[in-house]
Amino acid sequence: MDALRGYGELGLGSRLKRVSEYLMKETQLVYNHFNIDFDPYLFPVFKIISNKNGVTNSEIQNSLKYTQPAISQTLNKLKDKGLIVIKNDTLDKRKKIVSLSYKGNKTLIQLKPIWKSIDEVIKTYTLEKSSSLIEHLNSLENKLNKKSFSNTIIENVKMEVNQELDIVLYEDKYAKYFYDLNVEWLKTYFYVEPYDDEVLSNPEKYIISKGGHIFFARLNKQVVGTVALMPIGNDGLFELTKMAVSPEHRGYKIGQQLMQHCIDYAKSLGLPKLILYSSRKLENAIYIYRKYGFIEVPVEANCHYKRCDIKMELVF
Amino acid sequence: MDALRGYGELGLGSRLKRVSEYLMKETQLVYNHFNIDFDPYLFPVFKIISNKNGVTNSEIQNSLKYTQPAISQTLNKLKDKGLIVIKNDTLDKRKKIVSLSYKGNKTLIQLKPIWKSIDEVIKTYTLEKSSSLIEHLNSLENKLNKKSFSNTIIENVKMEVNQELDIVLYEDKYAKYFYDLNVEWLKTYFYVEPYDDEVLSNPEKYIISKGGHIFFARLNKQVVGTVALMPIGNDGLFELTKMAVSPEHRGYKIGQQLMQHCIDYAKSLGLPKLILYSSRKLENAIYIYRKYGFIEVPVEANCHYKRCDIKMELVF
DNA sequence: TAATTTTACATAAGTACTTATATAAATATT
DNA sequence: AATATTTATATAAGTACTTATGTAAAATTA
Repeated sequence: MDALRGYGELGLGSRLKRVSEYLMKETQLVYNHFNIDFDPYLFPVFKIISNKNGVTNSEIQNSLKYTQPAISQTLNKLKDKGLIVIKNDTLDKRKKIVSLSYKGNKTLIQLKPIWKSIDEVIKTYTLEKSSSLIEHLNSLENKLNKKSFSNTIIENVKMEVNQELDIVLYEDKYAKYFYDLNVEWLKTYFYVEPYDDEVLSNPEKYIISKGGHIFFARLNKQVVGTVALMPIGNDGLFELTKMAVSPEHRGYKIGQQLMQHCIDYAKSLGLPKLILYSSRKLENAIYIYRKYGFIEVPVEANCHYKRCDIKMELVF
Repeated sequence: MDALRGYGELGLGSRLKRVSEYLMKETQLVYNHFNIDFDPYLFPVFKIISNKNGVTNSEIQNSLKYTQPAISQTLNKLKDKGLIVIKNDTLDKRKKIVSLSYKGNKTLIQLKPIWKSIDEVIKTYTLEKSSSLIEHLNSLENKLNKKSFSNTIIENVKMEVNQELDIVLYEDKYAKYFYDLNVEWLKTYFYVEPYDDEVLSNPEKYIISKGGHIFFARLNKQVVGTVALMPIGNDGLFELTKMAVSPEHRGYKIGQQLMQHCIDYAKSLGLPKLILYSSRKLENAIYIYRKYGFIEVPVEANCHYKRCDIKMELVF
């Protein structure tokens, strides 16, 4: 079936290429999953730039042993993506000093947990005794065939993230995050209505003092997501609302963790049900709501928000 | 220095690619050295076609797990090089049956000793115990850095060829090869003068019966090269001439082996010296003559051949 | 000090793949 | 039998490198 494997040592070159291309393609899928605008082919150059701040084209070339045009082209791509800044050297006017941009540093932070997982997974796959290189490749390809590399990495990253994730209740110091996280996604998908700005700027007044609850998801103590349970009227009806996750941390199922936390919390309060308003535009969100048991119900005419065209409820 | 190596398991993908590309590039050099119009990227597809005679595009695709357009494009290249023939299937008109052409089979014969060497060398490099894939790659790259892969293979092939090469004296059954081998190179570099045709067609009359000697280099009993020692006048002067090696077997230093054999033979006969006529056009040949001790001397006006513009002699 | 060589980087074109798409023939479904 | 789907192959365009080549600045040599 697999002719290349049958060629043994003779086909080593083609074989190595195949494994390499598979790993590259799968790593691209991982970056895509976590919404990181990055590319596995950029990795070697990007990593060098992130290691020693301020390197030149030729220094990178010497470290990597690629050709010089390859480095130039990669630097162009990194520049196009806004990940690096290039300054002219004042002493030697031929040289150009490359370093990470602000966006580059932010991307690096996003990449690090993925790189850590890749390193770990490859190690568990390849740190084993074997009596030939081909035997090692066979073993590696067998493992990669069993379960796709991208899925393995994605799960591994999420697991690690979960271990470092906690969900905490509202405190004054988090008010800023509550506003920023919500405004960010409103700006992306709709626009900030006056009522939004009023509520988001005064969570204490509009939510907490009325008996509502706000939760924050923290990754390594850093706030990355939020959600609120807001009382509607005085008959114990609560709305699940103001859910937002920072763009850099989407793909880690942090939203789902917040959702589960709200449901558990509502149950512990003895609430009979939860309702929420959303927009059909947000297909992924609706999918998650259904997954957690929310069922579509008719939406009232006099809704707070123009963007809402769907109402759902979860009855306990 | 080598950043990629420093990245360990994380950089495995880029690492595999680098090793693969090095092996491919070096293998191309080997094919070039032996004047074989072939390409390492064609190898997987070409090998499948040579294994089972009559395959289709999609059969190759299934065996190799490349994409279908990759196979189509490779088949086009193989067709352009004249290495394969493509017939339409009579039963299923969508299918095209691919098999080796006459030239493809000839090329396969040339490729086989090289493939054998590649397999052997890679085996000696990689059949060793190690506790991780990266460790194996390090070990392989160390060996490849010490001595270029292409040179290792070229030497290995030549060594193997030498073991299967013998040099024999003229027999009637070889007369045809004497003519064919010489005419082939004459046609390539010059043209066949009437005197050439006369001598080459009658080696018995013009060389053997006059006390001359003709040698044949045989690879696995198959004639691949020839050379003659032809007496000039009656004072024991001999001319080294009619040297030719088949185009498929150039690059194996068969010419040099014939040369050494002639010199040894001349010495054993107690000859005082050897002379030869050549053309400055044949730079590689002149280089070899000098390497074996021949020194340039003035060329006479009344030479047998128009193409000769240099005379050399080796005094024992 | 002037001329030459080397160094640092950029750009153009080629290659061996990829993905996306098209077309014709065979097969399956209705 | 007509229609839809699948299969076999081809073609076009994109990508991540390569080799070949160009240009300006620095370093070396005359």
